[in-house]
Amino acid sequence: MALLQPAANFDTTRRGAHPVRMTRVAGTVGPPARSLPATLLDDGRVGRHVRVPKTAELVAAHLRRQIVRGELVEGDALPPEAVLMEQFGVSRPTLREAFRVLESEALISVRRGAHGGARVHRPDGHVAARYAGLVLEHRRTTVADVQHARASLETPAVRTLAETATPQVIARLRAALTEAAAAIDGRGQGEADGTTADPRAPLLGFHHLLVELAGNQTLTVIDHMLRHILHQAASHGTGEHPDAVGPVTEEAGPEHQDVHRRLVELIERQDALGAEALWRQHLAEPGTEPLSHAVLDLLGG
Amino acid sequence: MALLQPAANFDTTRRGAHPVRMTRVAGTVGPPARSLPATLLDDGRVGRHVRVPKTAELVAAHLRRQIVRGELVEGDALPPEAVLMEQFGVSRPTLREAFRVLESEALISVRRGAHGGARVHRPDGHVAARYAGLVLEHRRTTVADVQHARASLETPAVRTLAETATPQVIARLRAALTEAAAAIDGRGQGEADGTTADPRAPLLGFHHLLVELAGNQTLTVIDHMLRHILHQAASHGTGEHPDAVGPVTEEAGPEHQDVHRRLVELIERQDALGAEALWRQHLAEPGTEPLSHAVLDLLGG
DNA sequence: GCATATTTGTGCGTATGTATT
DNA sequence: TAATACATACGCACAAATATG
Repeated sequence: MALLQPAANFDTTRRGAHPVRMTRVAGTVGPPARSLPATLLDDGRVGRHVRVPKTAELVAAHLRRQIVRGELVEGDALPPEAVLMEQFGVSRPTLREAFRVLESEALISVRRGAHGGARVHRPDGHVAARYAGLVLEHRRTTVADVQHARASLETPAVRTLAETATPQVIARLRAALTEAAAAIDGRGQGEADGTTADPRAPLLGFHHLLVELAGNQTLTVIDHMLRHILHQAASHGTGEHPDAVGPVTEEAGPEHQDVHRRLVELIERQDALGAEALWRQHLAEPGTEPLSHAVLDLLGG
Repeated sequence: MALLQPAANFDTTRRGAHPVRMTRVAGTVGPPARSLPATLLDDGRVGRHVRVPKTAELVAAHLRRQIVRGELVEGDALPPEAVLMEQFGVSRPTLREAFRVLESEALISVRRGAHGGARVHRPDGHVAARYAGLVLEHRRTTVADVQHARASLETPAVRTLAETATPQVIARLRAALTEAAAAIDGRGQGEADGTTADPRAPLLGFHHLLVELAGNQTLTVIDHMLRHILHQAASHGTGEHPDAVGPVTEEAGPEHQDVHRRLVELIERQDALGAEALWRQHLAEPGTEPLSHAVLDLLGG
């Protein structure tokens, strides 16, 4: 939570009509105090003709940076509003504007009541997926388009996976296979992925696991975003049928299980070309390619 | 749902008598009027134990949906605060919280002064890129990781491009080549892409053009995001050198121009495998693969 | 330079929800 | 179960900064 050193230099030439504001309290007050490097929100540029940053935006940016840089970690509680007001030297409405912004970014969640207040959450791909989905929905993108994009992501991932396969990676893939096999036989147990609590997670997560094990963090995040968008579109757009999510996001038949098994074997044999070819064919199968040419419909049509 | 739905359309051109005013409580007497009546905020569901949507969040969601769905288009001016207050039945601080949220999402921009107010902007990939960058920075992702991801995106795009090449696509690729050639010989003129006003756009945009012409909107948006992240990281992280953006985001040498030319030829010949192989090799070249193993540093290190 | 319209920031008061006793 | 303290949610009114004409 740090000492939340606010902006000290505001050139805005505020007069003394009001008690001096924006004078940060330098003292470390919070219980768990973290060191915060002296930051300068405004580097003294004078040429800025437009783009006057709002005070709430500055406060939000300050807290956001602390969260992103790890100075504020998951579950950390921010000081009460009154303390933050004094530390930042802003009024309550301004502070609350910053809260709403950060809350919309899922970087904090504010609860009211005793022991309430703002708690920190680490940024996950869901928020990025939400805004990417906004753009896609605005462009009238179809669900099939998103699915095709996700398939395009998996192909290079499989290739890389086959090229850089380690015993640990093979072990995780095989574990996923056995988990999926156990889940398809009846009840399934949770997945180590931790992304969803769906008991069908082992079935749904194999594709994502491929991307994740490929080792590229950016592709992993992107795949997570696309997966989130597809899941949201399936459960929110095409008629509130959570049961219909399966064929839309992933396949779950035993014949697909066989393809998965063969893919792991090819990866284990370091057959990059073979693995890529198999997966490309698998993704192009009509059973996998869904019929949803509907326009993406997030955030409630 | 909620009671914030009757906000009609804020078309500034023709906004007659507002059909439905918010069911604001008329009791605005001395004591602060009851905030939003609990009549419609909660639709009677009993299951939701947590997740109480804030009023500002509802207002922001309402406006956001209008923007995303195209009911409010680029450049549209929202009514003044007073009008929106009455239409939504909320107070000014609440409305301003919603404004800050939408402003942080770049869906509106608020100017003050006469003829000021909030104007609508269509969602572009920059905001999504900003939040994706937040996640990546939080995960200590390196610039090379992002570049590798972008390269992974281009490979299937090139393949698809070769498979579905039309004369129009070939023409656009050739136009980009000639533009880049003209730009590399001295001064360059603008590009039809419209994404950037950089005179070096023809040089920088060839990779993005490949993805764009492949026809997948999702991949196009993602590539735009990654491009934005790399550009921001290059100009903001590695030492404020906008001139150094070139080699980091794209290559610009004449030898690369030759590769680009050969790629277009392969695409024209519908040689998908050859084009993909050439591009994969091109992307794996050490000159293209930069040395930036630095951790991503957006939003100011 | 002046007038006007509009957002911006602030202070304070009340209402409501939540955890603890 | 009921009372209580705490913390946020929301409202209103006023002063200041800003951009336009």
